[in-house]
Amino acid sequence: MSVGIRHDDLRRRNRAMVISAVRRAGQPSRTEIAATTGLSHSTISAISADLIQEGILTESKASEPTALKRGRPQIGLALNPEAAAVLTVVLSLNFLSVAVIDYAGQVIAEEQRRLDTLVMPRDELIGECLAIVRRRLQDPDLDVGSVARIAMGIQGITDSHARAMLWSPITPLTDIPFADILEREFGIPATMENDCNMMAVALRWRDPERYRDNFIAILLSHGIGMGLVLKGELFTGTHSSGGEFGHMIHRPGGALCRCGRRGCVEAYAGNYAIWRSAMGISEDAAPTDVGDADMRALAANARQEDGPEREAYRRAGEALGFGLGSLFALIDPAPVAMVGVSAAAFDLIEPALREAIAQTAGGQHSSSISFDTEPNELPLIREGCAMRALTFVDQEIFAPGVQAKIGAAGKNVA
Amino acid sequence: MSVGIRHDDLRRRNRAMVISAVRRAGQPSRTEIAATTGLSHSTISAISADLIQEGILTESKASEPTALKRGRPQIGLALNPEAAAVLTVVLSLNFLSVAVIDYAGQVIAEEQRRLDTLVMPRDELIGECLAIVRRRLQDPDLDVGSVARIAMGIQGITDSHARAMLWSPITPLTDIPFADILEREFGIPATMENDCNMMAVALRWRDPERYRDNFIAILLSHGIGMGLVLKGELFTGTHSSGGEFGHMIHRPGGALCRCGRRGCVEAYAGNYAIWRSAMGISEDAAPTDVGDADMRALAANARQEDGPEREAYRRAGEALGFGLGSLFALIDPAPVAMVGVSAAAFDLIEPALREAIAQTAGGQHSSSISFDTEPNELPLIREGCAMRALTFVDQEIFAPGVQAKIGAAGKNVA
DNA sequence: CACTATTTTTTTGAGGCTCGAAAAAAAGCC
DNA sequence: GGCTTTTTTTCGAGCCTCAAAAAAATAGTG
Repeated sequence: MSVGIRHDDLRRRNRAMVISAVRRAGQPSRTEIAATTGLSHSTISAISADLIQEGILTESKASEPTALKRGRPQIGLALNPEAAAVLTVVLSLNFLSVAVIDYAGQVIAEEQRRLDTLVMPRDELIGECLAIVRRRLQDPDLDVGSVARIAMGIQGITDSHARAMLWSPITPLTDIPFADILEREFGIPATMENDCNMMAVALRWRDPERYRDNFIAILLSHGIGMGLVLKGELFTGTHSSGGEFGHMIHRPGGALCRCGRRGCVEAYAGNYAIWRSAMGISEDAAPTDVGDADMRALAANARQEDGPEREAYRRAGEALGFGLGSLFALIDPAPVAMVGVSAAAFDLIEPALREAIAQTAGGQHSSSISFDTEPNELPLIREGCAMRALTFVDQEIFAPGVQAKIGAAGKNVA
Repeated sequence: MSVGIRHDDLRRRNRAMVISAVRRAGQPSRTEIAATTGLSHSTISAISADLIQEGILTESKASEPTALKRGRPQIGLALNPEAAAVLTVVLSLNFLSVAVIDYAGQVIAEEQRRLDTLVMPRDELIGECLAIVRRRLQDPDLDVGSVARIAMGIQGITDSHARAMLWSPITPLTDIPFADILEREFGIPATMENDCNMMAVALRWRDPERYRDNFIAILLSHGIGMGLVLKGELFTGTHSSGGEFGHMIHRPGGALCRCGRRGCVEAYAGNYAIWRSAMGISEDAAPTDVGDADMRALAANARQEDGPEREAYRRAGEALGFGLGSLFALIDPAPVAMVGVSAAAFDLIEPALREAIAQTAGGQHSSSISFDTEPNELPLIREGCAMRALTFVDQEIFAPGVQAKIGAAGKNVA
């Protein structure tokens, strides 16, 4: 049951709104903020005076060389980079990367490490994550105020409260409550986010024109993942991060999937599936990890001549197309971003994919469905984590109130 | 971009909250309302005094024969039945029904008609709907204040703004803007709702214990439809009513569906599909309408001996199971209500359904997924429409303000 | 039956918030 | 320098919610 609005929530929400307007617009004037938020000039003036006084915003006097307009020139408001900092941790197959980001969103430090995630025992994997974070936090160059939030991203399934990794293809380990572990160790609020969700968050910030209220980000890599934004909100499952597009059923009882089941979309469109099919290996064979270089070579071969390689991509396209068709039956068509190493081979995938979609309920608008590709997922995931963490600071730390209390109560329940 | 909160929104939202609390709880006292909304007693006292003065609420003095407690007894607050009325219109295959409902939710008049929806021309179909509504509105017995809202429900696809029927299995006609037509004719705000969505709304009111924040209502009838509530909100597509579960792809290139495509879940689990399969008719044969009595006979046969009838239900269960499995991959498992004539044959469907789900990503929690059945969909659809319309009156008419303005703006956009 | 204890509801005063209007500030234009 | 234009700040009014106190209404008690 939703709760009444207290009088003090009012200021809190409007504060959050002003901060969010500044983060989105870059250097808006008070007048612009008043226009986008619908609040009066006096209210914006009062709130921004508070925020400047608290060191959250700054007046960026020397902005552009004045826009040659009559009247009092607008004073741009900007986020004060030193108001806070956040830390992102991205854990992917055999790779761990950390970045420190200032309040304005600039990366001010980073560190990366290779590690054997597939064989590391639990303590060691957690230990490596904690160690790399600790090194960054102890960096003497880090003087941008305190780190107010950690956002960790991982390939795999997380819980819907963004507290724990439940399952991941990068390790046989399960149910690691990374958010709690990080919070306990460093005393900094943390979340454990799903990689594809973070890709979607990042795309929204990168290109709000295209990726606005409804869109789909699909990771084409070892596995097939999805981040979904519907009606302006990140879509998550009721218990987990949800959106396991790769494990929708393409052919009941079909090819063996990495998840142990049969016929999943991923079992036809994941890297291992394309490889298996191109090499003439049985669909019942256990999935193997295929390097990015091998996949690129495979795609090159497929482009060169019409052989089993091209057929493998065709089958991947078909699986993705029917999967998308089923998805579109549920949510209606929306713009799609294909991310990851196999997105670079999307030219090989697209024809069969479109042909399949045309045979589904989504096919009505088949031609209007547009695809964009982005081969490199890691920067996107990190950007998404950064924005997630910064948005949290905006809302929960710099505009605290009832919301934060609800959050705390929710944590106890979870 | 969400808009700032004005000072005057506050009262409006809290008014809406009080009304909603009374609608939900029946006859709560001011103290109970204060507890559930989190607002102070003084605020609730002020708001409820306003609402009583305006004739929206009433003090139901003679409630229960006093709860034998010390202290000043609580005064129950109730909705004033005469504060307003709403009208529901449910259009289904060859059947049109209308009901007038008072503000407290009681049916005060109804009328039903048989008509040949499949062959009626556009003007005639619209004319019949208008005529039956007009008769109810002109009823001299109708003196419960003015009818403030019309909610129409139809089997088929509606647009996401609930304005028009886009496509429906009950008529070859498409794109009928019923909401606009009704509004123009009677000057009463109207919406055009999807039948399965209304089933979900009704289930939520009927059994809030079971159907709360996340659940699925599936209509097993001529076609297969779905109403989905996620995180407490009715899920709709980005353009249409969405949730076309029946047209997710079960077997690429498979059986012929009523929608003209192949391999949809419905092409295996719709009444016509079960019938076709049981009678040994080709999967390529055009779907035919099968009467409810024939379906009940078919189910009886299937229960009696293991023959093609039983096999037909098994295949339906398989299709539904894999479809649900794919759905659960996206949204995680949730309670399911099976509604419609074939829900009465769910005993024949369930084993294969569960077996199929167990082979999918949803299968992890296979045993915890619970099904409930309700053979009669029409009362549910009407109840859902009624609650939809009443909730609108609560929010947009009795607590008007920015909310309504946003709605109007959205209408212009659409 | 009067009185006390208990619980609910209303009243009252204080404090905050947003808004509109007016004033102040800061430029360009002539 | 004075005028115009635009942005930002200031100020008083009007609401709203809240906490505390008062009032109301009933059950228990002697």
